[in-house]
Amino acid sequence: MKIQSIRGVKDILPGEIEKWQWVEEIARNVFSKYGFKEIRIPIFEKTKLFSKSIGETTDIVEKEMYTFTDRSGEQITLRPEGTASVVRAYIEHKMYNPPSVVKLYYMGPMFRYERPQAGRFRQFYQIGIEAMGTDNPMVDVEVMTLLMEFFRLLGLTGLELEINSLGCADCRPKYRETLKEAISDHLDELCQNCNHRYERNPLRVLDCKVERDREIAKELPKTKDHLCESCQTNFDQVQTLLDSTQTPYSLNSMLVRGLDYYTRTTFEVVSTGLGAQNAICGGGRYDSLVEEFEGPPTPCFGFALGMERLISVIPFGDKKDLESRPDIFVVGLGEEAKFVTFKIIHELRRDGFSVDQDYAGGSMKSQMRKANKSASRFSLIVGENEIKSGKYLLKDMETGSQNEIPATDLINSIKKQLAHPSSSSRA
RNA sequence: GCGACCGUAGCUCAGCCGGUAGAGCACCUGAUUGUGGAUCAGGGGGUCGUGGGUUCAAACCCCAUCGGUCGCCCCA
Repeated sequence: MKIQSIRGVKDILPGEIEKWQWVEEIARNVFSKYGFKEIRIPIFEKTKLFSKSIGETTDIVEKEMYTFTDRSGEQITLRPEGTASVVRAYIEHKMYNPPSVVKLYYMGPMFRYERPQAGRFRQFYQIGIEAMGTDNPMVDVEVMTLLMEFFRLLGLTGLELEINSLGCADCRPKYRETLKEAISDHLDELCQNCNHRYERNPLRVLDCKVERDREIAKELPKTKDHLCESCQTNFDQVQTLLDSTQTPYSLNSMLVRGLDYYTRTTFEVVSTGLGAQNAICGGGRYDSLVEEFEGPPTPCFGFALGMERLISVIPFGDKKDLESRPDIFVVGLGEEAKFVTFKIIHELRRDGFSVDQDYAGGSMKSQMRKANKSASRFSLIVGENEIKSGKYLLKDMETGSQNEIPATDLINSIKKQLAHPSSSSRA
């Protein structure tokens, strides 16, 4: 029986991982500029944390969580998203004290038991941000512009930012009832799914993709027309601030997020370059969640973006330089020379060079082939003759020229050679 | 959970109406003694996803199962 990985998960191998590291590095830089600090949260939590925050009737909680009982009988779940854990950590470590806005980011794997598909995996990676402790619309907009700046640095085009407001704990339930009432007149015309949604999550009807339902949805009451006064003011301010940064966006009154904790501003970034799973990033405000877990009233704003989807739309074509290459590939000819080069390699590395060799040894031709494949800038050739004469050969792999360098002053000589950037321009 | 298509060398794929497998790339070796990338010549490598069945005979037909891809649902 051949062993194989679990369905819907995958290994990220060298050649691919460089892209991830590059994206993560840029993320850290950008987030740091906006004052966000990293938090590492556990990969699993008590099941209740997720079921309560995400919502008992959501698809995630109802059928997508990896839940198990541990040896002590505790119900444990592999995290399907990050916000719940950050909220838990925020309360557990009393980060609300002293009062100030806490700005955190995380990156790592999430788990959802779904049918694998383009841009959808059972273990997938998210980068997320949470700004906790204020309902100032400046934070909403700052986070959205941070995101767009991040995408710009990655070289992305063809993105669309869509925003909506879902209202608060005050006006949202009222709107929900209004909506239900309006839908009830059309139940026999709407698709089967929407009939379920009517009971469980009526806002989702607005999001249906069935042509006929969309027509009906157009006529249904929209959140934006049923916001209470403070929510309306808040949403207006968000738009004014967005305008001031000249960030392009569009209003989408059909934009309803699938997690229960969202309030007020919600947004999504979709890419035209993806298939059915076209949302790269989703987020919004969640002003009541901290309180629901018995923390102090703490309005928050955050987002999560999917790494796999993000990476699949980044134009990496012109970024061939992501893979690292050694400075020097050392070629040793013969038993004695291999023993000598082993020590040389150790010293070169200690001096800061990245160095590799062909462990199998073999003919010079074969070792030079390896050197070539490694894409190293130089090869250092050490054979019987060189050991006798005390002069090694340093070959520039791009120009093909080589010269002798004294064994007694190896490190300094190599440093001099490598300092000349003239020969290091390889595309 | 549902539907469609697919699963042959490391990779991309060919294999007609069933007769026990091939190409390109990659890899290895060589083309005058210790020198890579180009060319040329050789070479290694597959229990045809797995398990059953039909048949004298199956990579090709049937069933099951696992996996992949694409959609539905949902979401990142």
